Amino acid sequence: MTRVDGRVERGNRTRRLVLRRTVEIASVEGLEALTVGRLAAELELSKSGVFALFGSKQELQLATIREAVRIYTERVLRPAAETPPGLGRLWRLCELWLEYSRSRVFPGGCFFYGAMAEFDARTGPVHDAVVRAQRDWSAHVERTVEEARTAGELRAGTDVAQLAFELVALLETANALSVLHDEESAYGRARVAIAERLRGAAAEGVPLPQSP
Amino acid sequence: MTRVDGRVERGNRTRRLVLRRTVEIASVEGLEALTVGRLAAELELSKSGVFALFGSKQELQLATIREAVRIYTERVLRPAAETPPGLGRLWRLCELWLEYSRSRVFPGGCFFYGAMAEFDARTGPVHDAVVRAQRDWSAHVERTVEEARTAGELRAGTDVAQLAFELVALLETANALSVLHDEESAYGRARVAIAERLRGAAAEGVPLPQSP
DNA sequence: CCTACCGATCGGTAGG
DNA sequence: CCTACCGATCGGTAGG
Repeated sequence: MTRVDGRVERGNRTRRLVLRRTVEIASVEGLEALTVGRLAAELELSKSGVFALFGSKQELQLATIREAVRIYTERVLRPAAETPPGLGRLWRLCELWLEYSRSRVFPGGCFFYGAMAEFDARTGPVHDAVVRAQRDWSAHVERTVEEARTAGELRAGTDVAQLAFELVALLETANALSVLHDEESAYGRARVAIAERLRGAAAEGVPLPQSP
Repeated sequence: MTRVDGRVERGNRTRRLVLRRTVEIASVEGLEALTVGRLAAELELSKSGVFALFGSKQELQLATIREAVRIYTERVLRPAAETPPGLGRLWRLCELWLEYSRSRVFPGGCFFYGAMAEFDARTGPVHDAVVRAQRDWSAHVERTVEEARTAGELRAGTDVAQLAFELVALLETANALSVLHDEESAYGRARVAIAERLRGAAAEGVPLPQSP
């Protein structure tokens, strides 16, 4: 059925090559800055060659978002899952996130911060994909908070969604200010605020795993 | 000296007309989406007419940022200055900010959220103008916190910059999530978190002016 | 010599 | 993946 002539494999390799570059460009200049002509020139391919791999500019943007989700999952969500559920995992998740932003896994900082701001007030499939990515991330944080509550490590009256909102706000803003002003002090502020907030929400006798 | 032939006045009026539209477009689609041809078409002017008013696309972007700063100052900073310095003014500043975002003074939400994300990782005069606007806003929040501390309404050991960072994070994220998901619950979360944070930082016996 | 525009067009590039 | 093109639009400027 499938002719093994190397063309499909070569296409997949080129596709990965293109996506490695598009997540970088999009994190710095936005998803609208992804143009087929520019990618072709930079990667020494033809415009129509790049175009054929994705079919449209919108598909290129959607594939770039999927690639960013993949990288983000591998760098933040997967390692945090190695820590047992509870306050320790929640704290680890926040630390991994700050390290993901600070180490510039994407050269323009958190990929989704830029994508959210770029497409938040528009409509269409790209907007929807960005909304889904943010919703999944918020839901993941809420689930991690809920695990800690179920494990008895948070006060009984803890508002899970409220705590998750505050953690996301501190993380996201650390990234935003750090990239904008090209300095790292915002990460320290976020870390201090998160530790303080978790300390306040922790049940009696539950210490934070690694206080800063 | 100045010939009163109405042409200068007409130019100023057209300039204000253009800027009223550019802050709207930029808040939804970004500062790069400002094109002379599009503005000319929408406002039924000639391209060269629009062009002559600003001299270059970059000047159009810079003028748009200045106009947004003017509107922001009028809507948020100026009304807050009517409340006497202290915790009351700080709380009022946060409330005015949330109302500025929620009422969509700019149709795409806070103008500077989008501009920051768009130009944070680039270089040049537009980047610099955005950095300056954010720095001015952070400095204003810090000054307002410092006033409250000086007035004896905050605990002596309060870290002014840390508190300002946390307030900015909660405000900014309320705007971001509200615009992205087109719903208002994030404003309530920010309000709850800010009230709680200010309650924790308040000196003994100092009540919050309007608890939610 | 100034301004605020006009219709037309410059060299290049966009998505397809 | 290629060359060869399209309709349109980009930022910017010409003379009047």
